[in-house]
Amino acid sequence: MNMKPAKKKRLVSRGWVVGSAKEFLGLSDDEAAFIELKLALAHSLKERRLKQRMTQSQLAKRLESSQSRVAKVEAGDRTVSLDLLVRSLLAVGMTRREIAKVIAGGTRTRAA
Amino acid sequence: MNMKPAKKKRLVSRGWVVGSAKEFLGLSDDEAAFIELKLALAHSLKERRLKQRMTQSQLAKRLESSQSRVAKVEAGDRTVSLDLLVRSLLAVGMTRREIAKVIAGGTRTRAA
DNA sequence: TGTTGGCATGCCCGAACTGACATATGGTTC
DNA sequence: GAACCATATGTCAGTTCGGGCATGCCAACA
Repeated sequence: MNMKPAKKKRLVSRGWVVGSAKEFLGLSDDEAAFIELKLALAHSLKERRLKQRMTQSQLAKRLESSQSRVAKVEAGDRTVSLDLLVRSLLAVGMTRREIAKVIAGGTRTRAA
Repeated sequence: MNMKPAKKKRLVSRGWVVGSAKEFLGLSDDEAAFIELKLALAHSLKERRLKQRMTQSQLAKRLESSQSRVAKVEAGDRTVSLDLLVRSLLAVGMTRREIAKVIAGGTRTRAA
C-alpha cells in the first residue's frame, strides 16, 4: 500500500467502526473512502465464506495461501492488499457483478 | 500480488486484448477474471484522467507518486497493485459507485 | 479434564511493489 | 532543427506484502 503520511492510519484499519474512520483521524476523503472500501469487502468475504460453509483453511488452500493470512484478510489487517482481498472474493465464488455491488454499497453506515 | 504459478502470465497483463487473456494461456477462471478486472480499471483511469484534462504528473502529485508510475498504472503494468490502481481512480474523482460500475461492466468483450 | 476444530495473532524473511531517476519516444511550436 | 511537453520504459534501493509456522484463545463434546 505505502501511503506516505502513514502515521496514524495504521491504527484505524484494524480498529473498525465501519461508517467513520476519517472522523477521528486526519484522513483525506480519498484515504477514508479507500479503507472503508476495503473493510466493506473484507466483511462481505467472511459473510460469503460462511454462507458456503467453508473454513478459512479450505479457502486458504484454494488461494494457495495459509489459514492465518485468510484470517487477516477477513479482519481487514493493514498488511493485506486489495489484490489478495479481491482474489479471495473470486475464490469464494463471487462474480464481478457481485463484487461491484459491495463496492457500490458505498456510503452506507451500518448493516443492521 | 504474488500469484504462485506466476509463469507466463507475466506476458499477458501487458499484451492486452481485453476480452481474452486466458484463451491462449493456461489461466484459471479466477486468475483471468482478476487480470481482466485490472485492465478494465486501468483503462477507465486513463479515460477519466483525460476527461479531467489532467496530466500524469499532476495525478502523480496527488497520489504522492511519480509520473512514471502513473504511466505504468494506466498501461496495466504487472508491477502495479490493485491498491494503487483503485487509489488512482479515487484520485481522479471517481466515486465508489462509478468504480463499481466499471467492475460490473464485466464479461463484455469489446468496446465498439 | 483432555482433545479436537476453527479462528486470531505475532513473527520471519523471501517475494512483490513503490517512488524516483534517467532516458527514450512522439507531438507541437517557433 | 531546437526547445518543450506529455508520456513510455528500464532500473534499482527501500518498503510493504506474502506464505507459513508457532502459538494462543475459545467453544463443543465425550
